Amino acid sequence: MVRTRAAISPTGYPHIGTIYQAWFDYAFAKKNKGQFIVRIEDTDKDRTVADAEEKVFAALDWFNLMEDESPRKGGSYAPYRQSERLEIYKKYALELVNKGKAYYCFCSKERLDEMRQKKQKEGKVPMYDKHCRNLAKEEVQERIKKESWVIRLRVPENTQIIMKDELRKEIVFQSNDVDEQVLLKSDGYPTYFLAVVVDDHLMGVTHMVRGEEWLTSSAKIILLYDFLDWKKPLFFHTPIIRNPDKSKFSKRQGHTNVSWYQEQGFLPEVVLNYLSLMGWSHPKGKEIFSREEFIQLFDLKDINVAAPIFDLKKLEWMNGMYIRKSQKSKVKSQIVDFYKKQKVIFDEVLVEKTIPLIQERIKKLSDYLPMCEFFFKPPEKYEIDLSGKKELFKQISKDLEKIKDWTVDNIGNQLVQTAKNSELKNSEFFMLLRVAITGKKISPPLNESMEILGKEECVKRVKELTG
RNA sequence: GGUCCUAUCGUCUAGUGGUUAGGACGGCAGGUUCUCAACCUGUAAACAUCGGUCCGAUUCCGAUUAGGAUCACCA
Repeated sequence: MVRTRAAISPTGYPHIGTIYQAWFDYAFAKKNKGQFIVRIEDTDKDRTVADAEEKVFAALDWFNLMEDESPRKGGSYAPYRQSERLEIYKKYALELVNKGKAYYCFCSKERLDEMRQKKQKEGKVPMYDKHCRNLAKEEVQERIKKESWVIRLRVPENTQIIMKDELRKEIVFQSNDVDEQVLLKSDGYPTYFLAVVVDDHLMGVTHMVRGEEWLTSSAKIILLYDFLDWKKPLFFHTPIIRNPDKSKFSKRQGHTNVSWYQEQGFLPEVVLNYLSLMGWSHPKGKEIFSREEFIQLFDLKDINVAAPIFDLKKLEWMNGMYIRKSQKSKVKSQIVDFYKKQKVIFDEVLVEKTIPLIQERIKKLSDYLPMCEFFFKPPEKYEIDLSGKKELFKQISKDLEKIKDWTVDNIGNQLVQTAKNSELKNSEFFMLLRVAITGKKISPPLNESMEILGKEECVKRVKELTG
């Protein structure tokens, strides 16, 4: 039975990298008819943000990554929020102490800071100096009663720690390079390392999928599994998404907040499709595929570990592609819903009429309004100065009024006539009229737009410019 | 700086011990066209370097270089 989990720390807005991770976890679990768990890693009281958890789930819902077990859904391994599992971590921390695999440490923050600074100056790695490693049992018993303490991992000396990452060769760490990490903090909360190992084990996680940023610290994880005598899950360290300058994906250079993609009008299935291509490729080279197809084909083992750069241009292309290939009715409701969230309410019938004109012109849902605003209200300004063209517009309005049956063809035929008589080049003529009707030099096809606007409105807009 | 990871067009990638190294985005040039798109055609663009192994390496191994990650009582 495959069980994967997304370990999410509620410290801010939902991050696109979290979704990237979760997508692989989710897809792999589903492909194997297993379970996908969402666990909330809120072991840092200072950094935990009140509504972050809620937002994370809202983001997962937007992408339709429904978990099988989580704080909100429950499950047989509850609780799924680490802050509610403190007793469990403490139990194992003490077990480690009893086994001699961890020890109490009483060092103050000041001492540690000083010690680290000194080491830094000497050009050494600022690891813990093992000051409390070998205190006598009696002394420890005395001090834990009246002093503040933490529990640290006791790292064996002069050995190798080997991590088998399923996507790489064996990774060998020298134990002497591994810091004696704090496992249980003085406030009784565990640190990540203890919590993740305990939970993954207790929750039956079979495939530990996490970002490559964890790779360097994985010796601690290995040690913990060995000390606790637990069977290890399979480890997969997935590539980190990068900025164009190749640094870790950040809001400085990219858009890391899921809400940005929502606000721009990217479709969730497109974002997922795009993310699938970061480190994975379709066996037949397809780039556009459904989530079902991905789930069926995806295997964690096929992930390419070289860190990819996030290419917004390609995402935009893909989003446009999806919109073009969608049913018109679907595009309509997506647009209506998208703007409803921004409190912009459209006449749905009118929106529906405009879809054929803009479906292959918009890349994101947010492109709709700038392109189509003129359907809903007359232009407030014109991108070309039309003040010297009064005679022309007089003629046009006269000719438009002659049209009995207001259809694209009739409008087109009449305008070609009018253009001819005007002695302007076709392109010039239509550009002037386009700006008169839409206010802009770039617009959906003019005749079709005019048909939708209706005779009365078009004549009115042209007449505006004659006086 | 220590440790660890990585290395095919600008970007995402496919691929093989012998290939004209393929596709996609983006770019450029055309076509279509009342604008912009869309669509079609064409085009430029890559195996980091140096050593091995081998009849033969982009492919296997090593080193170098470059990039990245990480070094907390944060995750």
